[in-house]
Amino acid sequence: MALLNQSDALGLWYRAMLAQVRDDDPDLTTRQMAILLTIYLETPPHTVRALAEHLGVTKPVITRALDSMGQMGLVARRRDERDRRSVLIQRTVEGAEYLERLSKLIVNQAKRND
Amino acid sequence: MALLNQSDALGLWYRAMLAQVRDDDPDLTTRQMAILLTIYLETPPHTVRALAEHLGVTKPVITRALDSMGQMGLVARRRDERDRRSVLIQRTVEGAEYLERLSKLIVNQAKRND
DNA sequence: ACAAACTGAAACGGATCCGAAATAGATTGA
DNA sequence: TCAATCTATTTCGGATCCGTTTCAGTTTGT
Repeated sequence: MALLNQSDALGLWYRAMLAQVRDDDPDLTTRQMAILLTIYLETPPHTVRALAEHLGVTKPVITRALDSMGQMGLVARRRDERDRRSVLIQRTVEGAEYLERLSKLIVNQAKRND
Repeated sequence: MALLNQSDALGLWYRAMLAQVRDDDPDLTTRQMAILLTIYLETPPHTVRALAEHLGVTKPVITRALDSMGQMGLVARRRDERDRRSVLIQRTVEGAEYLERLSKLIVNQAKRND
């Protein structure tokens, strides 16, 4: 992608944050957002342990974020049948749509950065 | 600034969030971040009431966010001597440095979007 | 002068998040 | 087999955020 100077970057961040705050969707925390994006952008499978290490947080943080985002329908859990200790975190249609809206929002805000 | 497609936008958002989560600085909430950026990017003066309207939130949200960020040293409050009901929210060196680091982080992550 | 309007902050009850420690269940290995 | 290890989750006390309502101080307008 193209270069982005510091002033443009801050402006983009600002308008994206502002749009997030202004709309009525419940704001995800920074950690929840990072977890959600990892699940959708990194190659599966995703487990609680792997996500915790990836983000540098404890496992309960992941479990609780999955609880919250699961209730919102953004992710789903399924037991790993090959090792029933593990849980496989899966994408959902609703989660994909959420990120689709987010990326459009960022792109739209970036276009106004001139 | 240059065009940004949806995939690039999501990747940029992802890596910026990830870097935020991984470092040890306390994560600001989305609202706090929006408030902080408004204070530093929009023309002063900034009052509680004006910020609340700008973001579409209630005044106590602003007051509490200023409490938190004030304690972190990111913003400062000063009574308006011309209308002592109002409070003028001011920038701080520490807040400017915080946003300087943030913008560098975003720029660095954007550079890796290829 | 003084009631009405306006400012930001405080109080309140409820929801959510946090880290650390304890727990339940599944697997591994000697 | 069965103790040790690994998985994710739950529990606990504490901190923070939320929206609504209430409040104290200041200004405005008649």
